[in-house]
Amino acid sequence: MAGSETRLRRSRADFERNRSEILESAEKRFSKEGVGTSLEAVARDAGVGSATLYRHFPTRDALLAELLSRRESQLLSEKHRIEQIVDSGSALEQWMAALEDFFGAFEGLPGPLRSAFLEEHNPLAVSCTGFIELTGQFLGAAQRDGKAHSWLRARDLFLAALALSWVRGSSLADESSQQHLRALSRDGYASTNEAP
Amino acid sequence: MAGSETRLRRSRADFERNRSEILESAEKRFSKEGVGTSLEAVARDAGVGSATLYRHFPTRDALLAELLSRRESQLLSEKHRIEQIVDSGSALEQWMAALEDFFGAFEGLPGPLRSAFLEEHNPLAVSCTGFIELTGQFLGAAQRDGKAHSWLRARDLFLAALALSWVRGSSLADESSQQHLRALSRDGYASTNEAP
DNA sequence: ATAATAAACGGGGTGCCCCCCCGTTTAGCA
DNA sequence: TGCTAAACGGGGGGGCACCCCGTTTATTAT
Repeated sequence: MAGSETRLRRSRADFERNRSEILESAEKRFSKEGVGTSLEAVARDAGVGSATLYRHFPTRDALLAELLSRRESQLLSEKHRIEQIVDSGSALEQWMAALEDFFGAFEGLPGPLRSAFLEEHNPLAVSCTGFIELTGQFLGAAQRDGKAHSWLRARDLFLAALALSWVRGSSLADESSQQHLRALSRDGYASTNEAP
Repeated sequence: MAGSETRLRRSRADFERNRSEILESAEKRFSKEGVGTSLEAVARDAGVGSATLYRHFPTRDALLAELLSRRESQLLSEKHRIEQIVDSGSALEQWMAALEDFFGAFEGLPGPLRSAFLEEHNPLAVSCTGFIELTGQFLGAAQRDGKAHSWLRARDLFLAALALSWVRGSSLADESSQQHLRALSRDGYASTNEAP
């Protein structure tokens, strides 16, 4: 009587413990070997059976989403730093760089994020909308100051940052490529056409 | 004696026939299911054992490279069309669009191309250098006319086209995203800063 | 025409992985 | 301390990449 019928049994202690172990070993494996690493290896490292891993995280993307949300605080502290910048144009530029870095957390991360971008029920989709929302704040400020094209939408910049991070995977050996592509996304390849 | 010791036995007729069958079924499977499709299924469709497929094309990338070189004539005819355009700036723009389309030949193609970009011994690498060379012709012309930034290199634009094609995989449902990102790569996100 | 021979074939094996079933264990609660 | 639902995990099915090796076959020389 005291308490309704809906009162739930407290979740078992090993449930939370296993969940933590899984996330910890996943963090290591994904960092070292990329998002395509073997989930069975993650389970082995965590000391649980593979079925337990799938019970906690039914898909690879669900596991990724949880790992990302645990790293989100890093991105938010970057955000607070960048918000102090007075020039909204360079703030946007630095935010784009921060996003790009964040997407480099795990090798191959841009792929799942891109796929989740349109899938309604992908657990990573909520991460995407979060990133887009944050980008919108910097973009809006820059647009108000005439420092960014008015036709841009936050999702465009999100996809651009994703693409830049994706390209980075190939051009690590060549640091200048990365700089050039960042400049390209900021300024475009076309030089402004003056009347001749 | 007639003919040197190095005279080679003619290659067997079934060798060439199998090779063609493999390429034909690979073309179909890759077009329909993307570059990650099962190679065993390709072999089955071709009516050969999987070992035969691997004997002809030791890696997935080798198979892809051959498929691409068979499609290259399409790209070259696009090139000839674009070369007729007098304005080198819009020629470059159309070339970038043509490249991007070409990379959409198979779903997931940008990935292997990006990976091959730096790998010396990847059979796709020669395709990449070919694309870069072609891009260089249009970029050089545009730069001579002041229609493209002088700091750009052809490889930067190649990577940009690759990235745009990669992003397209997610934004098919939203045609405007693609247009925005093309515009972004042409003009950058920053609006030109006039002196206030 | 036929035998010799080297090239090419392909069934099947290994190892890895995803994903799930289901009998067993265990933590929480009365 | 016993009951019960929640959680576990070994193991199996299915699929794929990749390769081994006994068998077939097209070509060439006789």
